[in-house]
Amino acid sequence: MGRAPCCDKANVKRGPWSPDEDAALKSYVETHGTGGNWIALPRKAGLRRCGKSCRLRWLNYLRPDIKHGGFTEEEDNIICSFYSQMGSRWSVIASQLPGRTDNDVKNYWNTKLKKKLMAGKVTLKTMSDNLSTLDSTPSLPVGQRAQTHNLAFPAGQTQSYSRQSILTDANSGFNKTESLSLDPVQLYGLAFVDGSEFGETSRNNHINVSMSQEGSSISDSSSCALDKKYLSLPENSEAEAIEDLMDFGFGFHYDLVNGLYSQDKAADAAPCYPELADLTYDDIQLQGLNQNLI
DNA sequence: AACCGGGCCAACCGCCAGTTC
DNA sequence: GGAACTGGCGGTTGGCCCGGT
Repeated sequence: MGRAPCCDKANVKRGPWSPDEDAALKSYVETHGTGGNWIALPRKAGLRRCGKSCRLRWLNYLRPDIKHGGFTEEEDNIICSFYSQMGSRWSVIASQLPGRTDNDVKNYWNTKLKKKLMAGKVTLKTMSDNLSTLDSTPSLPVGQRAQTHNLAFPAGQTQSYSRQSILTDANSGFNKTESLSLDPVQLYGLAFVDGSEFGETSRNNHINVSMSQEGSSISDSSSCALDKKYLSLPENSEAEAIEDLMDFGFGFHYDLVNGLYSQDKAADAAPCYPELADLTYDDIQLQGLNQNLI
């Protein structure tokens, strides 16, 4: 049996919210709360809207602590830093930016920040820079980060990272993690490459792609030696090479090195990067599993 | 003035995971 | 144990706005 729709689409209003609807929703939620049931809320509030739509409207626009307006440079840096570590986990990134929603961050990234980054107006922080930023930024003390992550990832949900392979050269970051009391998400972030790896790229003309264990076992894997697989890049500059890969839809190095590109994408890139055509997500997963078995 | 294209962003869609019964 | 249901998430879309021609 298929899943029942969350609402009767024929009888709900769609499209932009009117001021009256906003007022009705705001008034209801402020008076009664959500009652833990968004699906039933629109009926109780006298709205002809889908419950999901109400939830989204409240969370992204009507909530009193929402911050409207442009992003600051500090916010830019935080977004870039976290994106480089964990990719498009917009809810996690937004949780680091008080008053910002995942939708805001996602839109901002897709429309502006990515272009700023490519234009060199913003730089991806190295992991060590990131650590120092986080540890020195009053709004992001280590303890608070852990608290935020606990909210974002209740017990047991760390498994949601399991499909993402972790990239590391097995030397970067882990020493620091031992001195910090980190939750799995933080450890996950620390396991990723930092800018120095691109420095290495520019020196030996390789992107260093390491296969590692599943995210769910990160906490046990800090000392594991990780096999490496090298992808040769054409004889152009590092920036050009990365930009070319992005043109193929690979996204940032996070996406490339974590195997989060599809076989189709690899095939698209094959004329220029034949090595990529043979490297599928399944290959990477298999390689990672093999490493676990050794 | 009319048209066009790009930027921006609110809203929707579909999927997944957790919870309830 | 499994079906039904809900919340949450990331990706995508559609429409408005604005500047250029």
